[in-house]
Amino acid sequence: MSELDEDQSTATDFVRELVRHDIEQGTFGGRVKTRFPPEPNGYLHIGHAKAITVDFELANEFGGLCNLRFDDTNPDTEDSSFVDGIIADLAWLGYPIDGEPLYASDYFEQLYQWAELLIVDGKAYVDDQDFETIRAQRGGYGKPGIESPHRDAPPAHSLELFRRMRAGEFADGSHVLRAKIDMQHENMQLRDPIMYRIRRAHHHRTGDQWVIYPTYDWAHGQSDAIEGVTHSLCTLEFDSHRDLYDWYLEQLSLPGDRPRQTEFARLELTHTVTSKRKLATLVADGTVDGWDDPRLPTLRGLRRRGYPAAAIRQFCAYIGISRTNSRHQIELLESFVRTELNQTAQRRMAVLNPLHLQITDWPTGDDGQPIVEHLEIGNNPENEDDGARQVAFSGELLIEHDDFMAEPAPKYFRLSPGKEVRLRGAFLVTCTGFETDADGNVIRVLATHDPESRGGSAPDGRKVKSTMHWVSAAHAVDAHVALYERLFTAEVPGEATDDAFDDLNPNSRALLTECKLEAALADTPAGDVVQFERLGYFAHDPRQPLLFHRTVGLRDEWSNIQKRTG
RNA sequence: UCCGGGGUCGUUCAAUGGUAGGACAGCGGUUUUUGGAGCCGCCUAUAGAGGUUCGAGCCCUCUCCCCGGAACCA
Repeated sequence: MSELDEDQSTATDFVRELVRHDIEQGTFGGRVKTRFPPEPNGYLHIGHAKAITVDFELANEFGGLCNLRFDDTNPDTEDSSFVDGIIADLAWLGYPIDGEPLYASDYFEQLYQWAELLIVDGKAYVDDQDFETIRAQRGGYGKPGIESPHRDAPPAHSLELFRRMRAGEFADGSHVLRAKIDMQHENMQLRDPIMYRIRRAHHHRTGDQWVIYPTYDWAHGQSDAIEGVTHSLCTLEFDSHRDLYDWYLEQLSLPGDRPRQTEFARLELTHTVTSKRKLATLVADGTVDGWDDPRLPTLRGLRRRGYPAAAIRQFCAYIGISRTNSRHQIELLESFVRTELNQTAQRRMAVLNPLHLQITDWPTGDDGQPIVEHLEIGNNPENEDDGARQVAFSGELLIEHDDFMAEPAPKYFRLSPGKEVRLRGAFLVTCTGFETDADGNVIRVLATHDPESRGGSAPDGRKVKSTMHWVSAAHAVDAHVALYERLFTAEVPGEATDDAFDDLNPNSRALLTECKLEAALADTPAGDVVQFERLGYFAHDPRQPLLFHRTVGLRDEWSNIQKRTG
């Protein structure tokens, strides 16, 4: 990595500056601790990747730690299957957790005790109004709020009710615990927010032990404090919650420095749906075939699509952190994927629209059949260490249909009568003629080869204008590529309606790959990517033996190829 | 309507009050044992109006635009 690259990847951003400043000032005793707090109600997607790299890399950079804490305060939507999935995806991304993850639910008892403290202090009260009433009383933007009739009930009364709430004496939704702050506050979050609600649902970890559950606001800052988090980083929509975050911590006056919340802009991408709710809907209604469907921007979907984790990390590091609402172009992410894949993906040959190419002067063996030669071809021109493979070559080949023109257009340098081209890694061949069917369509091209040019270069050093890919007709293996016309649908999240996915049938298109590809890829794990010469990057699908997913450039799925071949 | 946060090339991220820079995209060229690879070049920006200053993207005032906030979601 050059110095320039280093400078770019360590571009200063306001959060990093903040932490650096805190360390210099000795805030938190020079300590740094962050946390990544997913709710286990879905799988991680590309949007989370930014938060993950911010939280983990910042801690790394300043010698601190980042906790993985599941924010499991809402039993309605959460499930332990998501816990395992998130841990696995995190590890894949490059952030394996050390030991067991943490859970907000582990702090339920402590949170409860603290809530009693607030009640005793006259800073919280139990309200038994229905939730429409509570909402109406909150007022509105620029409009005053109305205080609950229970607001000034004696602490002892609220305390008794709160204990009965916990004991399960009241129906779901009948009572809540509210913080007593200011019903006229200009920040709506501080108009006596809800701290606890009654909800009889099975919690994925605490089971039926609790019938009351803390809300996000009551749980989050306190969990941070329990864990000794110093910098609690979250996205911009929590900006107005920061006052409440601070308020709770102030009331509890816990020892040590209080954690501090800092907000930054979430990652949004063009042509990508990152609403967890919408993703869950697509999975639930069968529009896609699971959270790892390669059409989804989930981490496991991208993985199956061939995105290297390193590319995602580099992308996140590059875009940095700001407070500007923005939407990055998917092309930028793809450029990081390409750069990574250029160095790591093995090259193979495959033909989409086969046309027979007969080498008329190819020798035959004793049995009268054309002999078969095995040519050694490098796996990656950019990386010698990737070695080489043996590819069968014989007298009957398949080439790309548009790699031949009976009457060449201007600047067309590939095969046409009389022209010599290179068959990649094989021989220089010269077109001597072609055959057509009754309709005049070219069905077979004839050529002679230069036996001296084995490997692709002639001893006399003569050059050819073009190099083409090929497969041996007798050795070609049938494969197919999945065609997802509209993988990335919505330009704007709000427009990501279900309609947008109408045409999502994974049609596939036949592909003839060079021999041995089948064997080479039969046991590859998800995410193994090859670059088919001229066709692009394809990830081998682990579930379907010879199915490939296009990795990048989906928007112009085939048009770029057309451009290059036309 | 009230509160808060934002506004720099097409997109995004930069720029101690001192030459507005990079990447992606686009366009053009050039190369190459296939490029969607490489290399070279081009293109385009400080929302507006005042003010302070020798000097303003940066500081002040006003205006405009965008985003978030009134879940017993996170």
